[in-house]
Amino acid sequence: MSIESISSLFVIKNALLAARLSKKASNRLSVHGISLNEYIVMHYLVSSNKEASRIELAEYLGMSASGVTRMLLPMEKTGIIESARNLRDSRQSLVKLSTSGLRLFEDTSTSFSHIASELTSNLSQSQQERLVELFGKLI
Amino acid sequence: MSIESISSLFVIKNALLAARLSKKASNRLSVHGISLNEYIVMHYLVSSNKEASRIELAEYLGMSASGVTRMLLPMEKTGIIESARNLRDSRQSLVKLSTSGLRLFEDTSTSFSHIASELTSNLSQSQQERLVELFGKLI
DNA sequence: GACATATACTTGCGCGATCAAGTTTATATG
DNA sequence: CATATAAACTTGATCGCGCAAGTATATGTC
Repeated sequence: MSIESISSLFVIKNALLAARLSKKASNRLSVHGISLNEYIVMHYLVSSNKEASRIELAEYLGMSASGVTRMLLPMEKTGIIESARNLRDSRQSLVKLSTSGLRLFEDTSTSFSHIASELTSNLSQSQQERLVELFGKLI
Repeated sequence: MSIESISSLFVIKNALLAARLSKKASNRLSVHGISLNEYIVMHYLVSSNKEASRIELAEYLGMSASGVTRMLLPMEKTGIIESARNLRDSRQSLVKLSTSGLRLFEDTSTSFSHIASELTSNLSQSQQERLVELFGKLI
């Protein structure tokens, strides 16, 4: 066995953990008819409290622009989000949460925080805060 | 704005971080012709130093059994891994790294640890160790 | 003001992964 | 021992997402 770098181990464990947590969170969210990424988009729109461009969402989610386009399509069809033009830059198509989208988010949030606290029950509050803080240095 | 649970934030940030890191790591690994998950499988087989069943790999990777089947197929075709029967349980098809697979892993590892240390350069050694330790409590 | 380059998407194609269903082998129960 | 149930895969259909290429608009340069 060779010596292994801690950073390699970190990247691997982070990927494995995310795969597990995301899957379980997705399962819980599926009863509300939304995916984890859709939930994260709603969360972002609520938290930032502004309209977001598709590129902004793509960077935030760490996915491609085309992925965002395809993801938002059904969300707009079902009325969760609404699109608006940016008058300053007509290339952009801004996204905002509709009122029914906000209601859906609030309903879903309680489900989500339940599953999230189940999934992280092996960590103390302060350990979780520390993790989120360190994640911030990498994002 | 409502009060948000730290565990929700943790699950979201973890997913976002993994999306970013995985994508960058995948890009680097693609020059060796392998995906991140393939690298993780090789890493697992080397670290555990034993043959693994497909179910075991699926649980470790946090993916479905069918996903593992499909993922291993080309790896076996190109000779990275070999399959062996489990004599105690003939339902199982055990996976082990071939010698050329081991060589590929060693080559790839240096690439991987380089990109990993780039990606985590904002964290100290001990912070990374702490993170890996806390990840262990959740996996 | 014209032209080149960059940005913000959108669309076609392909890959990787999931789910549901099917097959084979193991295990538990009467 | 027979039957039922579970476990370990495999396969078909499908979906989400990325990449490459195309379009429309903005910006920078001569």
